[in-house]
Amino acid sequence: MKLDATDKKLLNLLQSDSKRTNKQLASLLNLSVTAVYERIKKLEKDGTIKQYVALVDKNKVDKSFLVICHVRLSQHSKEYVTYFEKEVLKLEEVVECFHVSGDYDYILKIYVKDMESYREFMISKLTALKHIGSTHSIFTIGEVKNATALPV
Amino acid sequence: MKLDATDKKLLNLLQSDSKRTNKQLASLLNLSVTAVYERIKKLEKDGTIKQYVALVDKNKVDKSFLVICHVRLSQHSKEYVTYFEKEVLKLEEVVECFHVSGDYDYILKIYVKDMESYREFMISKLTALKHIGSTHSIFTIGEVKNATALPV
DNA sequence: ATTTCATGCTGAAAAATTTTCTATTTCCGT
DNA sequence: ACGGAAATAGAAAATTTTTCAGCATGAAAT
Repeated sequence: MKLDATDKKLLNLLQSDSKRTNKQLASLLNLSVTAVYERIKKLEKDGTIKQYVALVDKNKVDKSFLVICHVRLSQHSKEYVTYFEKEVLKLEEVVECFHVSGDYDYILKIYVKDMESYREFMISKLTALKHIGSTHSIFTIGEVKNATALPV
Repeated sequence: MKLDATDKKLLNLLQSDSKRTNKQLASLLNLSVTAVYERIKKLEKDGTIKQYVALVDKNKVDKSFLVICHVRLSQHSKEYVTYFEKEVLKLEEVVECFHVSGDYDYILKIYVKDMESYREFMISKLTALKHIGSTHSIFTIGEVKNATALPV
C-alpha cells in the first residue's frame, strides 16, 4: 500500500476533478489508459479512495449561513458521549463534528439558511439533546477556503 | 433555478455517490436515462453542482492528525486581511479557512501527520506569516462526522 | 375553446468511455 | 544474470454517455 509519485499525482487529479476520463488522465500522467485504470482500481480497493461525490453550491440550496458551534457536555460518562454522538449524526444540518481537546468537547460545523433558521435549529434540535452542558456559536463572515482535497 | 423533489433526490444521490450511472439513477428516480442526463446537465450548468471529486482516506495518506486552529490578526486593516487570506490559500495543510465573528478572526482546519508535523507547520508556515496576532490550537480526539453533503 | 410555445419526457442510435483480455516490458530480490 | 511478480500497452468487448427526433403536458395568448 505504498504510493509512488504517479499515484500521488493521480490522487491529486482525482481530488480536484473526478470526472476526468482515463484517457485524459493517461495523457496527463504519460501512461496508457489501462495503466491508469488499474491504478485507480487498486486505490479504490485498498481504501485510499473512499468515495466519489458531487459538491453542491451552498447558495443554490439555500444553506448560505455557516456556523461553528462548540459544545460541552454536562458530564463525560461513556453513556452521555455515546448518546450525543449517535444523535448528532442524525442532524443533517451538522456537516462535521469532531471530538476535541480543550474547553469544549465537540466542534460542529453547521449549515443553515439564515440566523433565524439557526435559532430554530438550536432550540428544537441541538440543545434539545440530553446532556448538553453549554454551547458557544461562532458565525462565519466569509469563506476563505473550503476544500476537500488532502495534501498528498 | 428552482429545484423540484426529483432534483433534490438526484442531488442527494450524487452527493453520496457520484459514480452511479444514469441508468441506476433513472431506476431509482423512476425516470428515463435521458431525463436524468438532462437534469444533471442543467444542475451543472446553473452551478448547483460545483464539482465532482474523489475523497481520500486521511490515514492512507498519513494525514491522521486534525487540528482546529483559531487565528487572530494583529490588526484588521484591509491590507493585513488580504495578505493573510492570500497566503493561507497557499498552505496545503489548511483544508478550510473561515473568517468568523468573535474573539478570533479566522478558524482553520488543518491536516498533518502528527503533533511533530504540526509543530513544524506552526513554526515555519503559519506563524511565519506577517501580522499574525495570536493563535489557539484545538486538537481533535475523534471524528464523529465529516460529511461533504449539504442538506437539500 | 383553440393555438402556440416552451419544457420535460421517452426510446433508439451514435459516440465515447470503461472494462476485459492477452501479450509484453519492467523491476526487484536472489 | 536470472526468475518471477507487478506494471504496462494495445485491441476487443461491454457499458455508458450523449445526441437526436418525436411525443406529451401545461401555461399564456388569442
